This record gives sequence, structure tokens and C-alpha cells, in this order.
Amino acid sequence: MAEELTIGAVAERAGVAPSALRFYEAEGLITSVRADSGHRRFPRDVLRRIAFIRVAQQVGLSLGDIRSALATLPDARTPDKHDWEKLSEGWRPRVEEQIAQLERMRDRLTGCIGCGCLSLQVCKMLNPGDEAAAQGPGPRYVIDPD
Amino acid sequence: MAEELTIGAVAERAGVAPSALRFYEAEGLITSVRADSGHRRFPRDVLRRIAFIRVAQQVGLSLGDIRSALATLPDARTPDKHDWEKLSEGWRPRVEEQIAQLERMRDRLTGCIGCGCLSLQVCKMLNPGDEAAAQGPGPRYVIDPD
DNA sequence: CCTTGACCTCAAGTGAACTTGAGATCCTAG
DNA sequence: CTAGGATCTCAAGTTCACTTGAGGTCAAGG
Repeated sequence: MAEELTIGAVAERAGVAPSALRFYEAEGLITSVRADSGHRRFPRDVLRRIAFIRVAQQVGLSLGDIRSALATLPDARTPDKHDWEKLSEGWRPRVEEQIAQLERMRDRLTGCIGCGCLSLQVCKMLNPGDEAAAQGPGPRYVIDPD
Repeated sequence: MAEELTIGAVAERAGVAPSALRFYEAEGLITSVRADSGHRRFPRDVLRRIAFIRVAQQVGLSLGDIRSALATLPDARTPDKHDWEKLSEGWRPRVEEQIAQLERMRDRLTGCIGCGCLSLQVCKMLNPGDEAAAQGPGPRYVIDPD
């Protein structure tokens, strides 16, 4: 019946450390009210926010990106199913793109790595759009497919 | 005709910064010989090693994991196509798993985020095996599906 | 009442993967 | 022969996403 949850309860239910919750709050990803004691009390929908954060991280978004996304939720009222669905819909292209990227990688895995292309600049897998190469290293195409 | 490449040439062809190459060498991911000047000279197959490093990173491996994988390559001779294929084959299950993970996420995106499951512990998407939850936060299931 | 465990703040530490800076050397073109 | 770009080493800095530690408060059970 509890309307609000302690940090420990949230941590347990969400499977994240209390320190991470304090961190998320400091970063503006979640919010809490304070009991008279000064202890945090989290509204129940924080669990959904955390679920969202975790999913978004899996899709490769930074906490900054996630903060921006969450900022589009109504803060006057508790976000309802529709609000969440709208937000989630926004990830679909991102997820699809990431899947496509990995499928490209899978299909070319032996072909490309084992192939004769000595230059990464002409390698379809590492350089899907036949360009880029000057954008620096890192898991760029999976994480940031722009 | 050049048998060996300067760090600048490798950096340009591979699309990574020279500092990253020095770092990779210090980490034991690539090797070089030295010219009389003290400058690095990289064997041509370093380009393939770098390609491999980048791909493996995209699949979510740490440089430590990648070092271990590269360590299985023959160091007495230049690795041939077959060596690389064997190594690449090892990634397939990993890539497949990552794809499967993302597909699960896609399929449940609106369903799960927008659904009524308040507890992450019973959410199929965030907790594919109906367990874990105590393993801590982060993109664990995509990156490290153990 | 007292202890114990959950909670608080704030500063500092961690690890991964690099980058940046300082100060010095090397090599190539004019 | 000299200027300028490429390279060298080594230490320190950066970003992200948290965790850890110190020092102190709060709340429930015996």
C-alpha cells in the first residue's frame, strides 16, 4: 500500500545499487521527495523510469541522451502507459538500426575480417557508408549510427 | 612496396589516432619494430589486427578480451586468411546472441516499457532468464550475456 | 535506552579507453 | 643547411558511469 518507496526498496526491486540511484537523481534522471527524516521517498513510477534507463543504455545511449528523452515526459502528472509508449516508440528505429548493423557484421564476419581488404577505408563492415573513416575510432557505427 | 608502415600511415589507413596506436601497443594488442631512428614500423597485418579490434569492440568486448583473443594468433608467422577466419568464427555466437537480445528488446519495447510490470525482476526484457537482478546495473545482457 | 542497520552528504576514487601536453629528436623538402 | 612536420617518451588529464569512504543521522527491535 505504500505510496512511496525507500531507496533501499527501489534498489532491490530495480536491481541497481542505492549509490546509482543517488547518482541518477543528481544527474536529473529521476526525482524523489524527502521524508521528515531527510530520507528519500521515490514515487512508484521511478521503477519504470529506471527500466527505461537500463533499456536505453543497452541501446547505446548515454545518460545525457536519456535525460533528454525523459525530459519529454509530462512532469505535471504521473506518466501513463501512453506517455511511455510514445517514448519507447522513439527507440524502435534506433534498435532496428543497431540490429541491422550487427547483422551486417555477422554476414561479413568471416568474409571481411578474413578477406584481402587491407584498408579499413574500403571495408563495408567497418565503414558501412563508404565514408567516415575520418571520424575517429571506437564503436561508432553501432552506438552512434549517424 | 613498403614492407612496413609508419605510425602516421597506419593511423590514416585505419582511421585511428596515432595515440591510440601507441596505446594499443602498450596494451599488447599490436606490435611494431623500431627503425634506427627509434620510430615505430608496423607490419602490414597490423591493419587487419586493428580491423579486428574495432569489430570486437562493436560486439562489446573489452580490450582485455580482445588481447586474449589476439593472443591465439600465431606469432611465429604472419597470420593468414585461415587464422583470421578461425578467430572471427568465434565471434559469431556472440554477435548472434547480441542480435537476439536486441530483437527481444525490439519486440517487447512498447509492450514491456509501457506495460504494468512495476518490478524489473519479472520483466522479460530486462531480465531475460528470469533471474540475475542481483548482478548489478548496466548494459549487462547485451554486452555480457553470461 | 541502546544498538544496529538503513540512510544522509560530500569528496574522492575507479576502470576503461584513450587524449593531451611538454620537451626532445628525426627526417624531408627547399 | 635549415625550417617544419612527424615522431619519440612519459606523465597527467578526460569522460562516463558509477562506487567507496568518512563522518554523521534516523528508526525499529529487544
